Amino acid sequence: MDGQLIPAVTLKRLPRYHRYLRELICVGERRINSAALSRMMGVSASQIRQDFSYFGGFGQQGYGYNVKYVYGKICELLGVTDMFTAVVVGMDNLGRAFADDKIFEKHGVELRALFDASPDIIGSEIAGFTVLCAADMESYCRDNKIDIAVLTVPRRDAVDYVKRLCSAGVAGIWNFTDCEIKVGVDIPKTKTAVHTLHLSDMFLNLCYDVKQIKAAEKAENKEMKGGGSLI
Amino acid sequence: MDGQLIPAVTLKRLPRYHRYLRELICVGERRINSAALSRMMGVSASQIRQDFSYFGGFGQQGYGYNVKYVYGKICELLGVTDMFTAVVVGMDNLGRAFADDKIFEKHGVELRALFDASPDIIGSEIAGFTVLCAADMESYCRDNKIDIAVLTVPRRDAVDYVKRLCSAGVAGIWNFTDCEIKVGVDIPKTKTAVHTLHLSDMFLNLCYDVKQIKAAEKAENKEMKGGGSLI
DNA sequence: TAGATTGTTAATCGATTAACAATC
DNA sequence: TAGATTGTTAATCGATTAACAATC
Repeated sequence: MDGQLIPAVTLKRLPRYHRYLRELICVGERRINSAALSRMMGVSASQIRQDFSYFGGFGQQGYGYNVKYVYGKICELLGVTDMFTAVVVGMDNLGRAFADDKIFEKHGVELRALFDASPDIIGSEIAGFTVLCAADMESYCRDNKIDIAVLTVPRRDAVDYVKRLCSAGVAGIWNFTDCEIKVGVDIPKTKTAVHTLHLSDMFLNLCYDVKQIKAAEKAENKEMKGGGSLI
Repeated sequence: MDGQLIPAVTLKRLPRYHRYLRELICVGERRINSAALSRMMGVSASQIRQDFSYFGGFGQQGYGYNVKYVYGKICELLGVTDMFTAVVVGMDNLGRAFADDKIFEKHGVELRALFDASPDIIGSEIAGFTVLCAADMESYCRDNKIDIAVLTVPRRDAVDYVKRLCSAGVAGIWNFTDCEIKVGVDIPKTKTAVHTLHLSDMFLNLCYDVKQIKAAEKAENKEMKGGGSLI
């Protein structure tokens, strides 16, 4: 209902709040004010209060915020308390990394099955699961009401898999194929959220910074030498 | 020099332009105008012209942009032509995924070595490399002038490894440890770019969308039933 | 020259910060 | 009550879009 009153930038910041609040709980803090949280997180106190206020006033004037209460509210907003179900599709190294990882259980999501298309891998044991055949993915997801699919298949298969997962009623796809999926172009408009993590793009952003840093270093060295020759 | 005149948002978009321009080259397109690129990419033509103009006018009035020229310029800006060197540190599944991946060579970066701390893995062969001992990481990086390190070690070791990589003169660290590194807090101010990819945070952002979608579906179903009971 | 399309300026939109009245 | 700190409003800052003169 009120979903879209909350700015996207605020929603993007929720997981980070979630993380810091959990940390506070771990060290036994009961209360925190926006100024202290601001120092911890390196964002402005104003922004914290503004963000929190979108959710209807978590805090109390003169006191601050109750850590557990705010944490609980944010967990709720993020669906961490909803016990979503997930599958991993594509059992190469990246898929295996997810199968082994605690990322699902740490966030209240239950990993249910692993899929691969290769006969060599189907039937083998990974992280306590017997890998299932990718051809059965749709019926499995439908029958087991799977909410989330992590997609790590080869790029050329990405669109096909995304289409099939959408039609199987999966609500969210975490797409690691480095293939951009444009809803309404590559696939029809759908009630599935596709979050594409474009590792290549991120890598290039790092390369840009590396280039700047190396250029600055070079300039510094030249300056030193240039300074010397002026004597 | 002029580095910081270009807004960060524009820089973030460069890899995506890079990708689409490469695609145009692959299909043999010689020229493109902002309107056509706009349709392809799903961003406004205004934004494309604005972005490109920061780099000093790639285009030509009445003609558009020369695809190869603009692509070349963007490659240059991103350092794709600089032949940076890289290492991967941490040879669990995620590290192996990077060792096997073409992401480095595709962007003009040369993968030089793999490191791990486990005696079981040191000395073994992965993707044509003999895994080296993590204790030798600093001297190796210094001696071989390594520019970029991909870090996939366990979270608890993250800060230690980042510090060591910084002191070894690495210019960029791609941090997959899910441990936030705050420069000036966790590590001293440094001439190293640390890009942390917080997979947990991204996963929770997906969970939020999944929750919204499931809530919308539920509401829809209820409405249908509710409508029926009114008869 | 006429037509097309850029580069740039001005207008709009949205996000962040600053300030402070409300209130615990 | 006095002090502290929120929630909210107004001011600032930055990014996007629209418009158009410059120019190929």
